Amino acid sequence: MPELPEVEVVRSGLERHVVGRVIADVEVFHARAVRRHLAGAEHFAALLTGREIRAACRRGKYLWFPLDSGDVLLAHLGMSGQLLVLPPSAPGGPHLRARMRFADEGSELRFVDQRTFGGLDVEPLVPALNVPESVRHIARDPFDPAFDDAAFATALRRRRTGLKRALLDQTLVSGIGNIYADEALWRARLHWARPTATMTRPQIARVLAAAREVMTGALAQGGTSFDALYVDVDGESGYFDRSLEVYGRRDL
DNA sequence: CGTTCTACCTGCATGC
DNA sequence: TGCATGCAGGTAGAAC
Repeated sequence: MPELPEVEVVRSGLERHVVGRVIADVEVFHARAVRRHLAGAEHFAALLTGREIRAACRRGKYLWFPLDSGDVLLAHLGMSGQLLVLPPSAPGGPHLRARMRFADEGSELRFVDQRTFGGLDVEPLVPALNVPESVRHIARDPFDPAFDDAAFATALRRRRTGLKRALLDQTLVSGIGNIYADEALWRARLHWARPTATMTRPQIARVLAAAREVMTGALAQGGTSFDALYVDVDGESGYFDRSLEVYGRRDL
């Protein structure tokens, strides 16, 4: 499942492959893929057609691509979404949800999503915050230079919930999903149900460091993949699953 | 307000 | 074999 490292691999791949290109044509094959775009698929396509992609940005598991119109193309991969850059001649599988061709007639961008929890939309940036409307409520991730460790510790201790639940709460810290939460807890030797209010500052620092470590390791290896649901923009799976210590193991 | 629960969806694994 | 059921996961929005 795409968590921060996987999404970052996709972001950097798209930064290399689609930034600076002009969208010539957009096709939406499944309405659910643009359900966040309330004005509908045709409007979605109209806002993209003729626009140049200016950058590739990410916060947590959200991706967005600022356009020369001032809007952004927003993408969330959900559980099984992929953004693939492929030759126009490449065959499309049963889960192809949307496709964008470019004016240069080179490779095209495809959104493929088996379980349809992912989605795309076009929306404005919130001027003061410089993030899209849909990302307003998402906390900074642990690799964001502006992530505030001390403020995170304070906020975590104020919560009345279990540690793993808090790590998964994207409004507290973003980018961590089920897999990296389990790995971080294991490496920090902290129990998933530990009440956050009783966490000491050193323990919080430990679990945060563990999360950064495991995600840094995953990033270095191109992301985690278990079943080919996650692949980067060239269609290559990551190999980080060989390094996971606890996720998916019931015998611990 | 903070926290927890549920729907959303598909493919695979399991049970009968 | 075939069918039914259960599970997995991230998020938004409902419910508490």
